[in-house]
Amino acid sequence: MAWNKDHKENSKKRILDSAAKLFAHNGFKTISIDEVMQHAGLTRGAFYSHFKSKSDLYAEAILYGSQKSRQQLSNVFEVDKIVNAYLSEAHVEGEERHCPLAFLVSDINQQNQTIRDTYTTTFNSLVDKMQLSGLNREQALKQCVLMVGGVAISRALNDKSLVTELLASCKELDG
Amino acid sequence: MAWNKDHKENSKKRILDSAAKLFAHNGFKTISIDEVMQHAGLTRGAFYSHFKSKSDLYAEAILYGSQKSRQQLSNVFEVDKIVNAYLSEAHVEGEERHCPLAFLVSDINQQNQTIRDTYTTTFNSLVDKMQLSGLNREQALKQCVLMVGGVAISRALNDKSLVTELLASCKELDG
DNA sequence: GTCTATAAATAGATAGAC
DNA sequence: GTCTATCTATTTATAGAC
Repeated sequence: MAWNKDHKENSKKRILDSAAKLFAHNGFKTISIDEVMQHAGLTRGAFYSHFKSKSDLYAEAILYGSQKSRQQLSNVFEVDKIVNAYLSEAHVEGEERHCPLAFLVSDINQQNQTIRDTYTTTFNSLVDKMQLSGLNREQALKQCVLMVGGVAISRALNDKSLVTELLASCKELDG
Repeated sequence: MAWNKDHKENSKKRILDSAAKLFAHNGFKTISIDEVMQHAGLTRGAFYSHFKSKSDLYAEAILYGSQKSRQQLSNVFEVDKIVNAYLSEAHVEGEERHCPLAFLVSDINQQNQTIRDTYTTTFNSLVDKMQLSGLNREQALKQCVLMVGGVAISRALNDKSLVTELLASCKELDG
């Protein structure tokens, strides 16, 4: 009795684990249902016993991933510890930690070396421009992240007044 | 003589214009060659006279888009004017301005309402956590953009020492 | 250089056996 | 619930006419 239920729950959890990681790293379009199921150790056909569509899986995977990501910070309450945990090279690599907030905003990292080079060069140009305008190196880097990240995140948000507030905050470098 | 050359150059420019905008808004995988060509007023078959593959187009489109985006700021040298121009609602909408740096980092904005809701809620949770940890509203918003944007941008960058420097800068809220 | 037609591969979704 | 087989649609890329 319980075995069948546990078995199904276990399969669904494995699918969600795989999907959360694969989507976070590679995006919705890049990852196929087949890839998710293979990563979870199952086959295509079994998918539709758990989810009604790929979009359905995506929605559940984000929720699942963000809850899991939040749990990793649930016992941390100090600002600098949160910030340090989040802004770590390990998080950039994304093996054990892969917050959907930061990962579900990437297209470049899926591309080849040439394209990544172009992106890096372009980003450096913006940093240079900010330094030439009077900011020191650290200020320039931070302001570029506030600009690029601010616009990218705003585009993903659903709340217009939050976007307005967010953009305003990103304009103030001090404080 | 010159007509043929101009004609080809003109077509290629139209393709690049279309591609820069469509890729920036929707990502590499979402946009098909057919969509780019239709947007440029041409058909599929004509594509391969200008580019050898979709990836080739993508690389050129980023370069083209970033140069164009930089030109829009070429006469502006004051920090606050640059920041204001960049962090505008118009840039978030992305009609006339669409910096590849900020747009080529998006997956969520292509998804449906439910998924955007989930993303917004998740982002708000992170902001709340930062406020509960002692930051005021503006500081919390800014720090969240530095975290989420910092990790997302780092993943796109090709330069390891730049990533280290970038992450360190994003940890310092003041300055 | 641009067009139409088509080849070849990939992916979302369904059907039916176990 | 999970599997294999299959349908259908989309998409990258090529071939050949104009």
